[in-house]
Amino acid sequence: MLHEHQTEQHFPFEDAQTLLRAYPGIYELLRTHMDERRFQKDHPVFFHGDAAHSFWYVVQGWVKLARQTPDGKETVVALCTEGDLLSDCALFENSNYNTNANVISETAILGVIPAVQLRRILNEHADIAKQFMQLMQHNAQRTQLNFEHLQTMSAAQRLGCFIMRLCDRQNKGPETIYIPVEKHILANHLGMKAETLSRSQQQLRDIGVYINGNEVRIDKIESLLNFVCVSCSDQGQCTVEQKLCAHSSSCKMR
Amino acid sequence: MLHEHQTEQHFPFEDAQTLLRAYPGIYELLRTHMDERRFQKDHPVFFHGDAAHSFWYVVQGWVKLARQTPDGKETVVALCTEGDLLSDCALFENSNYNTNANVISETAILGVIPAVQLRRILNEHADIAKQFMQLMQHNAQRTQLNFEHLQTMSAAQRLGCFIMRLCDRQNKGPETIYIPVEKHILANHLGMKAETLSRSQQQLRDIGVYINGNEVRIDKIESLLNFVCVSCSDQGQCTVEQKLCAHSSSCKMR
DNA sequence: AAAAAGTCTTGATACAAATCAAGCATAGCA
DNA sequence: TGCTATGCTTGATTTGTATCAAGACTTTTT
Repeated sequence: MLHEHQTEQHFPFEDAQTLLRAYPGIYELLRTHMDERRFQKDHPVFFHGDAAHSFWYVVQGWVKLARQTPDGKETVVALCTEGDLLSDCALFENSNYNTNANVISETAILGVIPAVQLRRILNEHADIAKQFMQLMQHNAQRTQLNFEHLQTMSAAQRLGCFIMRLCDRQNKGPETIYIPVEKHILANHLGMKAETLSRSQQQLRDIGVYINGNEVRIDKIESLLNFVCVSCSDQGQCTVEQKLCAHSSSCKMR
Repeated sequence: MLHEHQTEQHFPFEDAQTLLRAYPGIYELLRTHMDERRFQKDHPVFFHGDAAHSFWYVVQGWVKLARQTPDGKETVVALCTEGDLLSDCALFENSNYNTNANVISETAILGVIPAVQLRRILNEHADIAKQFMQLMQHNAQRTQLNFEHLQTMSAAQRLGCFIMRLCDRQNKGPETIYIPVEKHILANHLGMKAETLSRSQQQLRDIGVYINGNEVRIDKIESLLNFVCVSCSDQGQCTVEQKLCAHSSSCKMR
């Protein structure tokens, strides 16, 4: 399934800290209370509608959160990896999971905490509860932005934005990075069909982004930034954009 | 601008309670601490990026929350009315408003609380903070669903879904209701152009929904439900769907 | 009361993405 | 080593929505 160069290394748990570093209380809570579980590809973690008895988050690997309509269409609401929380809803009594969750990397390691235990901790520690509120607010803004992108960006721009964020996650400047999920899943998440994703890749070639299978080589990060971020209302505030801009010596953006 | 029959009555403040009744702590907090302000149409309430010094919510009228991209496109993220909160972000220190907010009804009455005061209250009352968390979670789910709808529903289905929710807001069964905002704003919110909205109206005629200007007459609510909800992952759980189904004697949807 | 401006609708055309259908790799397996 | 299944890409065609342009109403202005 995955090429040799993409064989997944086991990331040490500390990597998740990179993503949760803005929320030390949550990080500490997860570190001390979680139970680690290993899953194989395609394993369902939980189902939309089930009672949310557990709070899940990703230690290593990739998980997709998706919803199904009665007429058989699927929407990939989020692609989650190290440090991402999968079930905010589990923070509340009598709630149900609001998506399906499935492992989509060869293997994944997930952290899990019984929801009742987590709720008890939150009741006792107002500071941690506050950090969760902020994190939820952050995720909500991300979803709002995805909505905007679907409405105002072209397919190629949305792909470009995803690659930028990937660049940031893999902590690289303009070098070779790898698309970690199958194309048809990524296509769905970006609101397009697999064929359109394929054609969008070719468009990105014109601005110095060469995608070959799962391999992505970026010649000029600035032209990617220019191509994508002019159509985003978060331009200037986007942390991904800022970091990549810092990497580049000749970034023309503000 | 608005026809005679749509002249806006002043809704007593209690109406907002209908929408906030699930969160009595928040309702009580708003009732006792807010300061009422009246605005005219097109008045900006706050701007995307400004420091979030105030917490706003709608007592009466309609407000649009929108974002602008550098290349000049606008996305209407939400259309808010009685009981809706406009600036969740104001709950956190050093935050900025993440959208523009503009009054879009002839007049609007907004409630406002200084952010510092609200934050102090939340620090002292964990129960109210928890209700805010739940409310934010609820709003996040709504945004996620909008994302799904944009991706999987046709223009006509999205309009149909909006009309259903409007039906619910105006607490009516299948009778005549009124579209309370301008068509081009509604079109943007539903991810389409004004012309497409106009053509979608005609499609809805085939299933017994007659839209004439701002007036909407619904012959058979069941066929609207059937037309819209088969393409929604929330089918069966959606509170709007459930209520309208209860109104109808012969609703075939479970 | 006429003119001007705004909103909504309708018609003709253009275009981006979906769909349908092959073809081409690569991986897994007999 | 070939066979088959799967994922990805490419090509031809269709479709839904955007765009461009005009016309029909309303409301506002003068």
